[in-house]
Amino acid sequence: MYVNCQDEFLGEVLLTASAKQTMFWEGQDSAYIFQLRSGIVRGVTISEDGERQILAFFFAGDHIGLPITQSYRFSAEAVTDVTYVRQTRGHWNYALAESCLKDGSMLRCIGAEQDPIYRRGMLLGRQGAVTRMAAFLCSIIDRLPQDGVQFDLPISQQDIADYLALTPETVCRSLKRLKQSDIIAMPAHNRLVIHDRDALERAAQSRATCS
Amino acid sequence: MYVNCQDEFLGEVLLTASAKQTMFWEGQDSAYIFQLRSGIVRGVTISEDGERQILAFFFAGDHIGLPITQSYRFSAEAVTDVTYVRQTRGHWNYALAESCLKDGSMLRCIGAEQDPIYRRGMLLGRQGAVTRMAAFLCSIIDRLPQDGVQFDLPISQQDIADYLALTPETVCRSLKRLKQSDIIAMPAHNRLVIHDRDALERAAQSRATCS
DNA sequence: CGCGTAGTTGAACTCCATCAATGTCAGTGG
DNA sequence: CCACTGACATTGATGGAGTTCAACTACGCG
Repeated sequence: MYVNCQDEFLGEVLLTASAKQTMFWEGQDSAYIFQLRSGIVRGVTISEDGERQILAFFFAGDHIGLPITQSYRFSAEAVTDVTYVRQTRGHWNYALAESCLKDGSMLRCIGAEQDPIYRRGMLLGRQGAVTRMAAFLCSIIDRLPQDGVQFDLPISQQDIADYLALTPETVCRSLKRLKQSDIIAMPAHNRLVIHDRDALERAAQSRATCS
Repeated sequence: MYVNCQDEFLGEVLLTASAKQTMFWEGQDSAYIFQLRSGIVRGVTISEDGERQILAFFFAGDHIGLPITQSYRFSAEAVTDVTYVRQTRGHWNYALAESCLKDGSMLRCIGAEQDPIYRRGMLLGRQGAVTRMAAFLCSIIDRLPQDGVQFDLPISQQDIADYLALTPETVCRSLKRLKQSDIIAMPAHNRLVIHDRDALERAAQSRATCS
Protein backbone atom coordinates (compact mmCIF):
# COMPACT_ATOMS: atom_id res chain seq x y z
CA MET A 1 0.00 0.00 0.00
CA TYR A 2 3.05 2.27 -0.13
CA VAL A 3 2.57 3.93 -3.47
CA ASN A 4 5.44 5.87 -4.89
CA CYS A 5 4.62 8.87 -7.03
CA GLN A 6 7.99 10.55 -6.71
CA ASP A 7 8.26 11.35 -10.40
CA GLU A 8 5.39 13.76 -10.06
CA PHE A 9 7.57 15.84 -7.79
CA LEU A 10 10.69 15.89 -9.90
CA GLY A 11 12.17 19.32 -10.19
CA GLU A 12 10.71 20.42 -6.87
CA VAL A 13 12.92 21.88 -4.18
CA LEU A 14 13.79 19.66 -1.25
CA LEU A 15 12.57 21.28 1.95
CA THR A 16 13.38 20.48 5.55
CA ALA A 17 11.72 20.74 8.93
CA SER A 18 13.28 20.02 12.28
CA ALA A 19 11.79 17.82 14.96
CA LYS A 20 8.64 19.18 16.68
CA GLN A 21 8.06 21.71 13.91
CA THR A 22 4.57 21.86 12.41
CA MET A 23 4.30 21.52 8.64
CA PHE A 24 0.65 22.48 8.46
CA TRP A 25 -2.21 23.03 10.86
CA GLU A 26 -5.55 21.30 11.19
CA GLY A 27 -8.27 23.48 9.69
CA GLN A 28 -5.96 25.42 7.37
CA ASP A 29 -6.99 25.55 3.74
CA SER A 30 -5.26 22.60 2.10
CA ALA A 31 -3.17 24.55 -0.38
CA TYR A 32 -0.21 22.18 -0.59
CA ILE A 33 0.33 18.46 -0.92
CA PHE A 34 3.43 17.14 0.83
CA GLN A 35 5.56 14.15 0.06
CA LEU A 36 7.85 13.00 2.80
CA ARG A 37 11.36 12.06 1.69
CA SER A 38 12.92 11.18 5.03
CA GLY A 39 12.00 11.21 8.70
CA ILE A 40 8.71 10.66 10.52
CA VAL A 41 5.66 12.92 10.73
CA ARG A 42 2.63 12.57 13.00
CA GLY A 43 -0.92 13.57 12.14
CA VAL A 44 -2.47 15.23 15.19
CA THR A 45 -5.89 16.54 16.14
CA ILE A 46 -7.09 18.10 19.34
CA SER A 47 -10.65 17.29 20.37
CA GLU A 48 -13.04 19.94 21.65
CA ASP A 49 -12.25 18.86 25.19
CA GLY A 50 -8.55 19.31 24.62
CA GLU A 51 -7.59 15.67 24.26
CA ARG A 52 -4.80 14.96 21.80
CA GLN A 53 -5.08 12.17 19.30
CA ILE A 54 -2.52 11.00 16.79
CA LEU A 55 -4.32 9.73 13.71
CA ALA A 56 -1.32 8.36 11.88
CA PHE A 57 2.42 8.29 11.55
CA PHE A 58 3.84 9.03 8.12
CA PHE A 59 7.16 7.84 6.72
CA ALA A 60 9.41 8.38 3.73
CA GLY A 61 7.42 8.19 0.49
CA ASP A 62 4.05 9.00 2.04
CA HIS A 63 1.87 11.76 0.69
CA ILE A 64 0.29 14.03 3.29
CA GLY A 65 -2.45 16.61 3.09
CA LEU A 66 -4.27 15.40 0.01
CA PRO A 67 -7.11 17.79 -0.86
CA ILE A 68 -10.03 15.42 -0.48
CA THR A 69 -11.32 17.87 2.08
CA GLN A 70 -11.29 21.64 1.72
CA SER A 71 -9.09 22.06 4.79
CA TYR A 72 -6.55 19.79 6.44
CA ARG A 73 -8.13 17.29 8.79
CA PHE A 74 -5.10 17.13 11.05
CA SER A 75 -1.91 18.98 11.88
CA ALA A 76 1.31 17.51 10.54
CA GLU A 77 4.15 17.67 13.04
CA ALA A 78 7.69 16.48 12.45
CA VAL A 79 8.60 13.75 14.94
CA THR A 80 12.19 13.65 13.75
CA ASP A 81 14.03 16.01 11.45
CA VAL A 82 12.42 15.53 8.06
CA THR A 83 12.94 16.34 4.41
CA TYR A 84 10.04 16.72 2.03
CA VAL A 85 8.84 18.26 -1.19
CA ARG A 86 5.53 19.95 -1.80
CA GLN A 87 3.19 20.74 -4.64
CA THR A 88 0.28 23.12 -5.07
CA ARG A 89 -3.22 21.75 -5.18
CA GLY A 90 -3.56 22.87 -8.79
CA HIS A 91 -0.56 20.89 -9.92
CA TRP A 92 -1.65 17.90 -7.98
CA ASN A 93 -5.18 18.00 -9.40
CA TYR A 94 -3.77 18.15 -12.88
CA ALA A 95 -1.50 15.18 -12.28
CA LEU A 96 -4.40 13.24 -10.78
CA ALA A 97 -6.61 14.00 -13.78
CA GLU A 98 -3.93 12.69 -16.14
CA SER A 99 -3.48 9.62 -14.00
CA CYS A 100 -7.22 8.93 -13.96
CA LEU A 101 -7.42 8.99 -17.75
CA LYS A 102 -4.44 6.66 -17.93
CA ASP A 103 -4.38 4.02 -15.20
CA GLY A 104 -5.74 5.67 -12.07
CA SER A 105 -2.53 4.91 -10.23
CA MET A 106 -2.54 8.20 -8.35
CA LEU A 107 -5.82 7.22 -6.75
CA ARG A 108 -3.72 4.70 -4.86
CA CYS A 109 -1.86 7.63 -3.29
CA ILE A 110 -5.12 8.71 -1.73
CA GLY A 111 -5.71 5.19 -0.53
CA ALA A 112 -2.18 5.17 0.86
CA GLU A 113 -2.77 8.29 2.92
CA GLN A 114 -6.12 7.07 4.19
CA ASP A 115 -4.82 3.62 4.94
CA PRO A 116 -3.00 4.28 8.23
CA ILE A 117 -5.99 6.26 9.47
CA TYR A 118 -8.26 3.42 8.44
CA ARG A 119 -6.04 0.86 10.12
CA ARG A 120 -6.00 2.87 13.32
CA GLY A 121 -9.78 2.74 13.36
CA MET A 122 -9.67 -1.05 13.09
CA LEU A 123 -7.05 -1.15 15.81
CA LEU A 124 -9.10 0.86 18.26
CA GLY A 125 -12.05 -1.38 17.58
CA ARG A 126 -10.22 -4.25 19.20
CA GLN A 127 -9.78 -4.31 22.94
CA GLY A 128 -6.59 -5.27 24.69
CA ALA A 129 -3.62 -3.01 25.27
CA VAL A 130 -1.02 -5.63 24.35
CA THR A 131 -2.92 -6.49 21.19
CA ARG A 132 -2.93 -2.86 20.14
CA MET A 133 0.73 -2.46 20.95
CA ALA A 134 1.67 -5.51 18.93
CA ALA A 135 -0.45 -4.40 15.99
CA PHE A 136 1.13 -0.97 16.13
CA LEU A 137 4.64 -2.39 16.08
CA CYS A 138 3.79 -4.72 13.19
CA SER A 139 2.47 -1.80 11.20
CA ILE A 140 5.57 0.34 11.55
CA ILE A 141 8.62 -1.88 11.84
CA ASP A 142 8.92 -2.24 8.08
CA ARG A 143 9.15 1.50 7.72
CA LEU A 144 11.48 2.28 10.58
CA PRO A 145 15.15 3.18 10.14
CA GLN A 146 17.03 -0.04 10.74
CA ASP A 147 20.63 -0.69 11.86
CA GLY A 148 21.33 -4.34 11.32
CA VAL A 149 18.80 -6.23 13.39
CA GLN A 150 17.92 -3.26 15.57
CA PHE A 151 15.33 -0.66 14.81
CA ASP A 152 15.52 2.98 15.67
CA LEU A 153 12.26 3.92 17.39
CA PRO A 154 12.19 7.71 17.53
CA ILE A 155 8.58 7.83 18.73
CA SER A 156 7.89 8.65 22.37
CA GLN A 157 5.62 6.46 24.46
CA GLN A 158 3.38 9.47 24.92
CA ASP A 159 2.91 9.62 21.15
CA ILE A 160 2.26 5.90 20.99
CA ALA A 161 -0.28 6.33 23.77
CA ASP A 162 -2.10 9.09 21.88
CA TYR A 163 -2.10 6.92 18.79
CA LEU A 164 -3.42 3.80 20.52
CA ALA A 165 -5.81 5.68 22.81
CA LEU A 166 -4.06 4.40 25.91
CA THR A 167 -2.16 6.04 28.75
CA PRO A 168 1.65 6.19 28.69
CA GLU A 169 1.71 3.87 31.70
CA THR A 170 -0.27 1.23 29.86
CA VAL A 171 1.98 1.59 26.83
CA CYS A 172 4.97 0.97 29.05
CA ARG A 173 3.36 -2.07 30.65
CA SER A 174 2.35 -3.49 27.30
CA LEU A 175 5.92 -3.21 26.06
CA LYS A 176 7.05 -4.89 29.24
CA ARG A 177 4.71 -7.81 28.61
CA LEU A 178 6.09 -8.23 25.11
CA LYS A 179 9.62 -8.17 26.50
CA GLN A 180 8.75 -10.74 29.17
CA SER A 181 7.32 -12.98 26.46
CA ASP A 182 10.65 -12.66 24.65
CA ILE A 183 8.90 -11.36 21.57
CA ILE A 184 10.81 -8.11 21.57
CA ALA A 185 13.72 -6.49 23.38
CA MET A 186 14.67 -2.89 23.97
CA PRO A 187 18.38 -2.40 24.58
CA ALA A 188 17.68 1.31 25.03
CA HIS A 189 14.63 3.51 25.27
CA ASN A 190 14.61 4.19 21.56
CA ARG A 191 15.92 0.94 20.20
CA LEU A 192 13.89 -2.07 19.31
CA VAL A 193 14.73 -5.68 18.51
CA ILE A 194 12.15 -8.10 17.19
CA HIS A 195 12.96 -11.57 18.45
CA ASP A 196 9.89 -13.35 17.15
CA ARG A 197 7.97 -11.59 14.45
CA ASP A 198 5.48 -14.40 14.00
CA ALA A 199 4.62 -14.27 17.67
CA LEU A 200 4.26 -10.50 17.41
CA GLU A 201 1.81 -10.85 14.56
CA ARG A 202 -0.07 -13.52 16.43
CA ALA A 203 -0.28 -11.23 19.45
CA ALA A 204 -1.60 -8.49 17.20
CA GLN A 205 -4.42 -10.69 16.00
CA SER A 206 -5.45 -12.56 19.08
CA ARG A 207 -8.20 -10.85 20.92
CA ALA A 208 -7.15 -12.41 24.22
CA THR A 209 -4.61 -10.84 26.50
CA CYS A 210 -1.05 -11.95 25.85
CA SER A 211 -0.59 -13.84 29.11
CA MET B 1 -19.58 16.98 4.05
CA TYR B 2 -22.52 15.34 2.24
CA VAL B 3 -21.52 15.96 -1.34
CA ASN B 4 -24.05 15.35 -4.02
CA CYS B 5 -22.79 14.17 -7.35
CA GLN B 6 -26.11 12.78 -8.58
CA ASP B 7 -25.79 14.29 -12.03
CA GLU B 8 -22.88 12.01 -12.73
CA PHE B 9 -25.26 9.11 -12.46
CA LEU B 10 -28.05 10.46 -14.67
CA GLY B 11 -29.31 7.89 -17.07
CA GLU B 12 -28.32 5.01 -14.81
CA VAL B 13 -30.79 2.34 -13.85
CA LEU B 14 -32.17 2.42 -10.31
CA LEU B 15 -31.30 -0.83 -8.55
CA THR B 16 -32.63 -2.29 -5.33
CA ALA B 17 -31.41 -4.55 -2.55
CA SER B 18 -33.44 -5.89 0.33
CA ALA B 19 -32.42 -5.75 3.97
CA LYS B 20 -29.47 -7.99 4.96
CA GLN B 21 -28.41 -8.41 1.36
CA THR B 22 -24.74 -7.78 0.55
CA MET B 23 -24.00 -5.31 -2.22
CA PHE B 24 -20.31 -6.14 -2.43
CA TRP B 25 -17.77 -8.11 -0.43
CA GLU B 26 -14.59 -7.04 1.29
CA GLY B 27 -11.59 -8.03 -0.80
CA GLN B 28 -13.48 -8.13 -4.10
CA ASP B 29 -11.97 -6.16 -6.93
CA SER B 30 -13.61 -2.74 -6.76
CA ALA B 31 -15.26 -2.78 -10.17
CA TYR B 32 -18.28 -0.61 -9.35
CA ILE B 33 -18.93 2.60 -7.51
CA PHE B 34 -22.31 2.80 -5.77
CA GLN B 35 -24.45 5.75 -4.91
CA LEU B 36 -27.13 5.15 -2.34
CA ARG B 37 -30.50 6.68 -3.15
CA SER B 38 -32.57 5.48 -0.18
CA GLY B 39 -32.14 3.25 2.85
CA ILE B 40 -29.15 2.51 5.06
CA VAL B 41 -26.05 0.45 4.32
CA ARG B 42 -23.40 -0.72 6.76
CA GLY B 43 -19.71 -1.17 5.97
CA VAL B 44 -18.48 -4.36 7.62
CA THR B 45 -15.17 -6.10 8.06
CA ILE B 46 -14.34 -9.32 9.87
CA SER B 47 -10.98 -9.42 11.67
CA GLU B 48 -8.69 -12.42 11.43
CA ASP B 49 -9.98 -13.57 14.81
CA GLY B 50 -13.56 -13.45 13.60
CA GLU B 51 -14.59 -10.24 15.30
CA ARG B 52 -17.04 -8.12 13.38
CA GLN B 53 -16.58 -4.39 13.07
CA ILE B 54 -18.85 -1.88 11.40
CA LEU B 55 -16.73 0.89 9.93
CA ALA B 56 -19.52 3.18 8.87
CA PHE B 57 -23.19 3.57 8.14
CA PHE B 58 -24.11 5.05 4.79
CA PHE B 59 -27.25 6.97 3.91
CA ALA B 60 -29.06 8.38 0.89
CA GLY B 61 -26.67 10.37 -1.30
CA ASP B 62 -23.50 8.67 -0.08
CA HIS B 63 -21.01 7.15 -2.48
CA ILE B 64 -19.69 3.73 -1.55
CA GLY B 65 -16.83 1.65 -2.85
CA LEU B 66 -14.66 4.36 -4.36
CA PRO B 67 -11.63 2.80 -6.06
CA ILE B 68 -8.88 4.37 -4.00
CA THR B 69 -7.84 0.83 -3.19
CA GLN B 70 -7.65 -1.99 -5.69
CA SER B 71 -10.21 -4.04 -3.78
CA TYR B 72 -13.05 -3.07 -1.48
CA ARG B 73 -11.91 -2.50 2.08
CA PHE B 74 -15.23 -3.57 3.58
CA SER B 75 -18.40 -5.42 2.72
CA ALA B 76 -21.48 -3.31 2.06
CA GLU B 77 -24.63 -4.81 3.57
CA ALA B 78 -28.11 -3.37 3.32
CA VAL B 79 -29.47 -2.60 6.78
CA THR B 80 -32.88 -1.67 5.40
CA ASP B 81 -34.26 -2.14 1.91
CA VAL B 82 -32.25 0.18 -0.27
CA THR B 83 -32.23 1.70 -3.73
CA TYR B 84 -29.03 2.69 -5.47
CA VAL B 85 -27.33 3.29 -8.78
CA ARG B 86 -23.90 2.16 -9.82
CA GLN B 87 -21.16 3.06 -12.24
CA THR B 88 -18.11 1.26 -13.57
CA ARG B 89 -14.70 2.28 -12.37
CA GLY B 90 -13.81 3.46 -15.85
CA HIS B 91 -16.71 5.87 -16.02
CA TRP B 92 -16.04 7.12 -12.56
CA ASN B 93 -12.34 7.70 -13.27
CA TYR B 94 -13.26 9.67 -16.34
CA ALA B 95 -15.73 11.83 -14.45
CA LEU B 96 -13.13 12.41 -11.72
CA ALA B 97 -10.51 13.43 -14.27
CA GLU B 98 -12.88 16.00 -15.75
CA SER B 99 -13.75 17.25 -12.29
CA CYS B 100 -10.09 17.62 -11.37
CA LEU B 101 -9.39 19.77 -14.40
CA LYS B 102 -12.41 21.88 -13.57
CA ASP B 103 -12.92 22.45 -9.84
CA GLY B 104 -11.94 19.20 -8.14
CA SER B 105 -15.41 18.89 -6.64
CA MET B 106 -15.49 15.13 -7.06
CA LEU B 107 -12.51 14.83 -4.77
CA ARG B 108 -14.94 15.88 -2.07
CA CYS B 109 -16.88 12.68 -2.77
CA ILE B 110 -13.84 10.72 -1.69
CA GLY B 111 -13.59 12.84 1.42
CA ALA B 112 -17.26 12.23 2.03
CA GLU B 113 -16.86 8.45 1.93
CA GLN B 114 -13.79 8.54 4.14
CA ASP B 115 -15.33 10.97 6.58
CA PRO B 116 -17.55 8.58 8.56
CA ILE B 117 -14.67 6.12 8.81
CA TYR B 118 -12.43 8.94 9.96
CA ARG B 119 -14.96 10.11 12.51
CA ARG B 120 -15.35 6.62 13.88
CA GLY B 121 -11.62 6.55 14.49
CA MET B 122 -11.85 9.76 16.47
CA LEU B 123 -14.81 8.38 18.36
CA LEU B 124 -13.04 5.21 19.41
CA GLY B 125 -10.11 7.31 20.58
CA ARG B 126 -12.27 8.75 23.31
CA GLN B 127 -13.24 6.63 26.24
CA GLY B 128 -16.70 6.49 27.79
CA ALA B 129 -19.57 4.41 26.53
CA VAL B 130 -22.17 7.14 26.99
CA THR B 131 -19.94 9.63 25.24
CA ARG B 132 -19.59 7.32 22.26
CA MET B 133 -23.30 6.62 22.20
CA ALA B 134 -24.16 10.32 22.25
CA ALA B 135 -21.62 11.08 19.54
CA PHE B 136 -23.02 8.29 17.42
CA LEU B 137 -26.57 9.57 17.75
CA CYS B 138 -25.49 13.12 16.94
CA SER B 139 -23.77 11.92 13.80
CA ILE B 140 -26.76 10.07 12.39
CA ILE B 141 -29.94 11.80 13.52
CA ASP B 142 -29.78 14.32 10.71
CA ARG B 143 -29.72 11.54 8.16
CA LEU B 144 -32.35 9.30 9.70
CA PRO B 145 -35.89 8.97 8.32
CA GLN B 146 -38.01 11.26 10.44
CA ASP B 147 -41.74 11.21 11.22
CA GLY B 148 -42.62 14.49 12.89
CA VAL B 149 -40.44 14.69 15.98
CA GLN B 150 -39.70 10.98 16.08
CA PHE B 151 -36.88 9.28 14.27
CA ASP B 152 -36.98 5.84 12.77
CA LEU B 153 -33.91 3.96 14.02
CA PRO B 154 -33.65 0.82 11.91
CA ILE B 155 -30.23 -0.10 13.31
CA SER B 156 -29.99 -2.93 15.82
CA GLN B 157 -28.14 -2.49 19.09
CA GLN B 158 -25.81 -5.25 17.98
CA ASP B 159 -24.85 -3.16 14.95
CA ILE B 160 -24.37 -0.09 17.12
CA ALA B 161 -22.19 -2.17 19.41
CA ASP B 162 -20.01 -3.34 16.52
CA TYR B 163 -19.72 0.24 15.34
CA LEU B 164 -18.81 1.69 18.73
CA ALA B 165 -16.63 -1.25 19.75
CA LEU B 166 -18.82 -1.99 22.76
CA THR B 167 -20.95 -4.94 23.81
CA PRO B 168 -24.72 -4.93 23.17
CA GLU B 169 -25.25 -4.83 26.94
CA THR B 170 -23.23 -1.65 27.28
CA VAL B 171 -25.07 -0.10 24.35
CA CYS B 172 -28.34 -0.85 26.09
CA ARG B 173 -27.13 0.63 29.36
CA SER B 174 -25.78 3.72 27.66
CA LEU B 175 -29.14 4.34 26.02
CA LYS B 176 -30.76 3.84 29.41
CA ARG B 177 -28.53 6.51 30.92
CA LEU B 178 -29.47 8.96 28.19
CA LYS B 179 -33.14 8.17 28.79
CA GLN B 180 -32.76 8.66 32.53
CA SER B 181 -31.14 12.02 31.90
CA ASP B 182 -34.21 12.95 29.81
CA ILE B 183 -31.98 13.66 26.84
CA ILE B 184 -33.69 11.10 24.64
CA ALA B 185 -36.71 8.82 24.74
CA MET B 186 -37.50 5.59 22.96
CA PRO B 187 -41.24 4.94 22.67
CA ALA B 188 -40.39 1.69 20.90
CA HIS B 189 -37.24 -0.30 20.21
CA ASN B 190 -36.74 1.34 16.87
CA ARG B 191 -38.09 4.78 17.54
CA LEU B 192 -36.11 7.68 18.90
CA VAL B 193 -37.06 11.08 20.28
CA ILE B 194 -34.47 13.75 20.98
CA HIS B 195 -35.62 15.82 23.94
CA ASP B 196 -32.52 17.92 24.37
CA ARG B 197 -30.18 18.03 21.43
CA ASP B 198 -27.83 20.51 23.08
CA ALA B 199 -27.40 18.20 26.02
CA LEU B 200 -26.80 15.32 23.63
CA GLU B 201 -24.05 17.21 21.90
CA ARG B 202 -22.56 18.20 25.20
CA ALA B 203 -22.57 14.57 26.30
CA ALA B 204 -20.84 13.65 23.04
CA GLN B 205 -18.01 16.06 23.73
CA SER B 206 -17.47 15.68 27.44
CA ARG B 207 -14.86 13.13 28.25
CA ALA B 208 -16.38 12.47 31.65
CA THR B 209 -19.07 9.92 32.20
CA CYS B 210 -22.57 11.31 31.95
CA SER B 211 -23.48 10.84 35.60
C1' DC C 1 -50.15 -19.64 20.59
C1' DG C 2 -45.34 -20.87 20.43
C1' DC C 3 -41.04 -19.88 18.88
C1' DG C 4 -36.86 -17.17 17.87
C1' DT C 5 -34.61 -13.00 17.91
C1' DA C 6 -33.54 -8.82 20.13
C1' DG C 7 -33.38 -6.22 24.09
C1' DT C 8 -32.99 -5.78 29.32
C1' DT C 9 -31.22 -6.48 33.89
C1' DG C 10 -28.10 -8.23 37.60
C1' DA C 11 -23.65 -9.92 39.75
C1' DA C 12 -18.88 -10.99 39.48
C1' DC C 13 -14.70 -10.21 37.47
C1' DT C 14 -10.98 -8.02 34.46
C1' DC C 15 -8.50 -4.67 32.62
C1' DC C 16 -7.15 -0.19 32.21
C1' DA C 17 -7.07 4.68 34.05
C1' DT C 18 -5.54 7.23 37.67
C1' DC C 19 -2.48 8.95 41.09
C1' DA C 20 1.85 8.98 43.17
C1' DA C 21 6.61 7.83 43.66
C1' DT C 22 10.80 6.43 41.79
C1' DG C 23 14.17 5.66 38.17
C1' DT C 24 16.76 6.78 33.93
C1' DC C 25 18.83 9.48 30.56
C1' DA C 26 20.58 13.72 27.87
C1' DG C 27 21.87 18.10 28.20
C1' DT C 28 23.69 22.18 30.83
C1' DG C 29 26.57 24.75 33.51
C1' DG C 30 29.53 25.05 37.35
C1' DC D 1 34.27 15.70 35.73
C1' DC D 2 30.29 15.90 38.29
C1' DA D 3 26.01 17.95 40.22
C1' DC D 4 21.71 19.74 38.50
C1' DT D 5 17.70 19.78 35.82
C1' DG D 6 13.71 18.46 33.19
C1' DA D 7 11.61 15.28 30.21
C1' DC D 8 10.59 10.69 29.66
C1' DA D 9 10.08 5.99 31.31
C1' DT D 10 9.04 2.67 35.01
C1' DT D 11 6.66 0.59 38.88
C1' DG D 12 3.06 -0.02 42.49
C1' DA D 13 -1.59 0.50 44.61
C1' DT D 14 -6.28 1.68 44.01
C1' DG D 15 -10.71 2.35 41.97
C1' DG D 16 -14.06 2.36 38.32
C1' DA D 17 -15.92 1.38 33.84
C1' DG D 18 -17.03 -2.13 30.80
C1' DT D 19 -16.94 -7.11 29.75
C1' DT D 20 -18.68 -11.42 30.64
C1' DC D 21 -22.00 -14.80 31.85
C1' DA D 22 -26.51 -15.87 32.95
C1' DA D 23 -31.30 -15.24 33.52
C1' DC D 24 -35.21 -12.97 32.16
C1' DT D 25 -38.49 -10.12 29.32
C1' DA D 26 -40.60 -8.06 25.17
C1' DC D 27 -41.66 -8.28 20.64
C1' DG D 28 -42.52 -9.96 15.74
C1' DC D 29 -43.93 -13.65 12.96
C1' DG D 30 -45.21 -18.28 11.60
